[in-house]
Amino acid sequence: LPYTPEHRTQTRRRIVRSAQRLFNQHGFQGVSIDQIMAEAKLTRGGFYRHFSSKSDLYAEAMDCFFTNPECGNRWEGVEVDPAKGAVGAQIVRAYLSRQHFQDIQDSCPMVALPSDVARSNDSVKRAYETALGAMIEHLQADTDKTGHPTRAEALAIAAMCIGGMVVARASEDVAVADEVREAAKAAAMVMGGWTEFDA
Amino acid sequence: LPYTPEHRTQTRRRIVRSAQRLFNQHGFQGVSIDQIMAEAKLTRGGFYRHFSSKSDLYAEAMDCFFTNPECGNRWEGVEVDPAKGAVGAQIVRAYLSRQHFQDIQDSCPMVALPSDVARSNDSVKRAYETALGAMIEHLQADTDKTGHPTRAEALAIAAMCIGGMVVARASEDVAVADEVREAAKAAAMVMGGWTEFDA
DNA sequence: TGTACATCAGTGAACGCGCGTTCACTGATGTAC
DNA sequence: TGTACATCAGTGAACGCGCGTTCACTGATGTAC
Repeated sequence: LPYTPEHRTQTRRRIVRSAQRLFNQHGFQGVSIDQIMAEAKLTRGGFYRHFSSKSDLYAEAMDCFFTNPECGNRWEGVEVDPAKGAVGAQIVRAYLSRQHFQDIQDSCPMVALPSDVARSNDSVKRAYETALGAMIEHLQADTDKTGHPTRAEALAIAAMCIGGMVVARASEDVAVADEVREAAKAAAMVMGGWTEFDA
Repeated sequence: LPYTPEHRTQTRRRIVRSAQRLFNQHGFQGVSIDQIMAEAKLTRGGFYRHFSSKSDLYAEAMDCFFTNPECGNRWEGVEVDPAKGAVGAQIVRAYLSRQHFQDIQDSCPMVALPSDVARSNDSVKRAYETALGAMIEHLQADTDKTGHPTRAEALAIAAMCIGGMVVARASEDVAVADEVREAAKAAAMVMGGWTEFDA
């Protein structure tokens, strides 16, 4: 073998990470393979040694975000501290935070690419669904005795988090965006039964 | 004048309607001017007699959906009957209905194009914000004494409606999509204080 | 009423450009001797 | 230890195609006489 298998894996990972950032910012159709490869410090031609097509990479970039920790499992980014209350409450706060609003590059793709995914093929939609499943699971998990949303409640909380952020990002006025985020956050907290932990 | 002013207006409207349907289905970047003009029974070249650019049409298509009744004010499509309860409750039901889920062409663009809008210029975002404002207003309006959500509550209900639909459309499994819609609908009804009107 | 005209909505060929994908190649690397 | 080799990750030119936009034109229409 000319190169170590690790070399190949790392290059592939670098392409996926580059794609995640660029897709988040400009959407599937707004990003070229040239751009993705350039951000990964590579050139056009090498792409097809790692992926069979642009759509193929799209599905992997979406899937990778939550399920493959090697590509950076983003939920781990939310440091969960049992002392700070329920896991779900912390996720809601982080999800609807100003930081997540601003950080589009490393944003959750569920919020950065929903209408793109709706138009994509089944493997991309399946990846979206998996990501949603992971979020639901985290929302239902709990480190103490308070706030155990049912599956239906968790789905509604997820819809509120994603919807609130999606609407905030599509608004022109930052004041309106903030208003939407705060309203969604407050409502999600009530729905999860997490109101006893600060406002 | 060679043609009546109405002729010009009607052609322009036909282009906008065609654009609304196609943008809803394939997004801004997924639709060509050729396609838009063909669906409007016209040819490529005539486009620039009505619009200065594709982006220009995009902003108008978005704006037109709610504010310009000539282009088909979609909220009027939800026949509001005071006998059936609060206006807001009827809007929530219609918004999260299976019909709205399936009818992508004539869908609300807030749900069909949110991530596209987030990447667009300010005039498109302003149109989105206007549409949101119209929805909030309708949600707060009430034909009888029950269910008067505050502005914050109305914003949260709108986020829930949009988020629920966006997530449903991005899911691969229709059963999951239905589950999300129903969960979002139930939660929005509780938030609006409309639970006394059927489940 | 009929005709010549000016207007401009709509046509379709053409433009330059960037894209996804292919392909012949180069050269860095681990292995065999 | 040193060298020849086979492998294949990565390169960059090339391809065909579709796009947004431009432009010289055509021809349907309302108006003036």
